[in-house]
Amino acid sequence: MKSSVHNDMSASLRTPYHHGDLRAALLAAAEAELARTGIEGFSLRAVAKRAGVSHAAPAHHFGDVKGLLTALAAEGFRRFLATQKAAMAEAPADPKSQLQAAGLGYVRFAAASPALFRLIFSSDRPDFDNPELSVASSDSYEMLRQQVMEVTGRDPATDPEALIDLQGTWAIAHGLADLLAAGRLKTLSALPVAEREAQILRIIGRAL
Amino acid sequence: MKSSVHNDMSASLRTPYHHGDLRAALLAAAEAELARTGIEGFSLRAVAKRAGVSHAAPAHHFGDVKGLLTALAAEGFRRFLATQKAAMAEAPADPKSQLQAAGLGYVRFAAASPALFRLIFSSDRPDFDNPELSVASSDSYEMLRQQVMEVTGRDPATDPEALIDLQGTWAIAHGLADLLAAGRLKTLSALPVAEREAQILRIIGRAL
DNA sequence: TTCCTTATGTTTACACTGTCAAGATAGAGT
DNA sequence: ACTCTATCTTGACAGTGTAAACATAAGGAA
Repeated sequence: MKSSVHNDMSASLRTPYHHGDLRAALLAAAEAELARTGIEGFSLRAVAKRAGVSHAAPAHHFGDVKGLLTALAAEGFRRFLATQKAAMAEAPADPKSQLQAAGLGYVRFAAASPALFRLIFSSDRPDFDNPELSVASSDSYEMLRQQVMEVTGRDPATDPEALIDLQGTWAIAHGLADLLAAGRLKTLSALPVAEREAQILRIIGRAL
Repeated sequence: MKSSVHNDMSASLRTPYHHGDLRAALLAAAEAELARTGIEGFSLRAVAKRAGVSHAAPAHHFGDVKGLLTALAAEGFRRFLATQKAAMAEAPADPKSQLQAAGLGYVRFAAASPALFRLIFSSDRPDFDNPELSVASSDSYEMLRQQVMEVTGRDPATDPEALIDLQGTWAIAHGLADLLAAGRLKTLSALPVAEREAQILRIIGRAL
């Protein structure tokens, strides 16, 4: 439930003492700062400055910087999953094509938002025991498990052979994604979009 | 102005003003600190303290923290390559087995030294334009290229099909390594060494 | 309304960080 | 013996995250 944002009678003149929806504004500012500086140059004070509030304001909404990055990581995971589903919607309906498309979405997300990708996969600053983040993370894994189950007809949770299938497809998609985010595949990232994605699909297809 | 109180009667007990081989000691201390705190908690002053020198001493050998991490990354890359070659020495001599063994070494290194692995592959703090680091990095890529060439009979540098082979094998090894370093494959990392490595080889084998 | 309680932001302070400049010390040549 | 240079320390500075005290506004109860 959203607290009714008072009214904006004099809001146009001066910046009001109370922001209205600072939590969302801070998350947006944090994402922008993350994209600008990367996870290793991330600064809480810079986020506050970008949002136009004092440097201590974020503490009331997120506790500390870990809390802010945890919330951002949860949002990142949800968007990560959405990107995969968007790619799946473009692909044929058969399980194998769907799994390949999910991999393409995986890589797309990493290429489009490398800093956010690193935050959710290669950083220990978020608190991955946090319920919201944990759920968002598990949702992604769960979709992968479902997809592998539909392709192989076995459940990776119980069948060791299917688990290897899962880890193999995960590894190749994640490897491509991480190497692209790190800028280590220049011969691939330099290609025009259509050719690049065709090549990504071919690489992913090898492991299936 | 301080009166110089040069008192060497306790010279044997006290640490000498000049270290002797501080550069190497700082690199060792940096690696230990990196393993302790991770790249995101890395502190230059903590490194200096661990080496028993003042906080400004590292500047004379590495310039700034980026210089220290660059030198450490170069050393990391050389050790990374050495780990791969050690794994290859245990394996059969045929090209395919050798390539698989190199992948196993790739993953072994990431599991044994996750922080160092992240420094060389998922950090932008080292200066990858630095000649020493650039050479160490290229050496690793070059061995991969050679191996793929021996397996496929084509040069990835000129043949697009072989390039896909290279990127596919790289991606699956790197994906496994990075996911293990991030602790996302607990069902795999929880296994005893022999079974774990057997499974890793099977996963890598899928992509060949 | 009026008063009180709570939530939301600001200010100030502190310990810690990386970097710089200036001084202290030792080793290496000449 | 003497200077020159590399090495190391000390002190200072701006920037960081966090905590405490304070200021302001919103919501509820009388």
